[in-house]
Amino acid sequence: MSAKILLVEDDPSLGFVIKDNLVLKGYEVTLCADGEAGEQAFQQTPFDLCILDVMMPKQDGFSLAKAIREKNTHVPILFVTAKSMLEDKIAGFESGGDDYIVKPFSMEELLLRIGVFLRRSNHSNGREEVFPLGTFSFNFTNYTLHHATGPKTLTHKEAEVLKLLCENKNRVLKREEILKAVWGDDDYFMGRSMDVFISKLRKYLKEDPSVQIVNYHGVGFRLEVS
Amino acid sequence: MSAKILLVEDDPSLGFVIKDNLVLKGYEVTLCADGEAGEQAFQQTPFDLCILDVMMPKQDGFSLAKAIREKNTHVPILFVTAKSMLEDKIAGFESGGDDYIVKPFSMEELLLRIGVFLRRSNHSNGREEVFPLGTFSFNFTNYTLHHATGPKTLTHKEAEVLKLLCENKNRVLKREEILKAVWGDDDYFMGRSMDVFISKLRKYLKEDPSVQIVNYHGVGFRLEVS
DNA sequence: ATAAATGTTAAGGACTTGTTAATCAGGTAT
DNA sequence: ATACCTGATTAACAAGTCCTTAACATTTAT
Repeated sequence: MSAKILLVEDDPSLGFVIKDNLVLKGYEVTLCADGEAGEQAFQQTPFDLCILDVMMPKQDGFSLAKAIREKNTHVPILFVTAKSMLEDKIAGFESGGDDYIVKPFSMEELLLRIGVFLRRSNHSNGREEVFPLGTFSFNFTNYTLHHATGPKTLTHKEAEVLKLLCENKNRVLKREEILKAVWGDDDYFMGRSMDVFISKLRKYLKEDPSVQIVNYHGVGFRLEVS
Repeated sequence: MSAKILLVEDDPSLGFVIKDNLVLKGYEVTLCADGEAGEQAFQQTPFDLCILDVMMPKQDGFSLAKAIREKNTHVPILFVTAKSMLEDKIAGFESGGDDYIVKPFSMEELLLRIGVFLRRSNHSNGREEVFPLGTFSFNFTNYTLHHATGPKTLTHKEAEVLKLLCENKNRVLKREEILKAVWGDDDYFMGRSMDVFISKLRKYLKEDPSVQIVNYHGVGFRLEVS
């Protein structure tokens, strides 16, 4: 059972070199020449790892990473950056990417990182993210909220918001914090959208009154579990 | 609510540089020169994050990590390794949310990883701001005033004012000081508004006569706790 | 005694939040 | 292409919260 790797690299010669090497090591590799193609490929097949060049025409590695994250919060992403790009490293991390490798790199180094990554992700795939929540149990890995009355599958955003609340149980989360973490930005309409999501989550959680999402007027929300 | 970081680094100059930088960023840092000292420090205080040099005399970073894990399964550990160290080996040691950073690294890079880590680690060790207040206990972090007769949730402004008073317990705060700090400006009506808040706070605190907000005519207020 | 400062309560109104429904965007199936 | 889903956003309105302001009472300083 070889791992499937999505490789997005606009430089054809470099792309082929990498691909050949990886295939030689037994990985299944899909090579795309730009972000758009990469995004399409990702829609169609599930990959175990993505290797994205940061600087590409049409769509750069970061926006592609963002698009991928919409679909899949867990797949590890390895950014390939030019040597001088420290700010880009930062941006990469912020958008949820997992690691980066600096050009030029040796094949050996790349293989090592891939190995580390795949091992790690198998590891964490075996360990699902589950939050106990009163009489509920929230499995973030597959977006399900379990309860005696039956399970409910949440949408991507619902799950993101609930996860954030769970991670900060019994602490007030400022509106901006939630917006920054889940929406990536903070304006009036996003704020209203968030309110809609809070409303939905409350509805899902209403069976257990010991679980409450409490509003702190003008400040934010707090998930209270008594 | 700054995070506490345990830094174990045997090279004194590097240790100090890192520590200074972290302190500058608002972290509380304990620097130890070897594994033994690090282990001792960890016994005494709970830390939110550990940064361990792998290669150290007496006790290396891995054994120290093992000792730390005995005590605490969750605290994130960031290993500092030399470039030559095989990433395989590190990966093998990784448990849970650990990570590594390769020497030499930029401060920026380190700060970035720390940020990612602390955010990921639940904030569960995030310090809450709690003020003892006679038989009351005021938790500014969630705006609650606790008492034997039950908790009371304060509004944002009420909490701001009470916090300021607590921070200046048994000191006279000039009216302008409070207005400047909480309202950002000082005019007649804001002053009157403040008086309303003082009145409210007194009402909330009336169960314990040993806690008094005393007016100094023409000057300001003083929170007295006897 | 008078003016100024403070205490207290309550009403007004700006603003925030709750909730439902309509709309929009994008992917899928026909 | 077309209709159809699904999920996020926006709109619209209801409800709620909290700060301010007003009004009046009380205290303090001169």
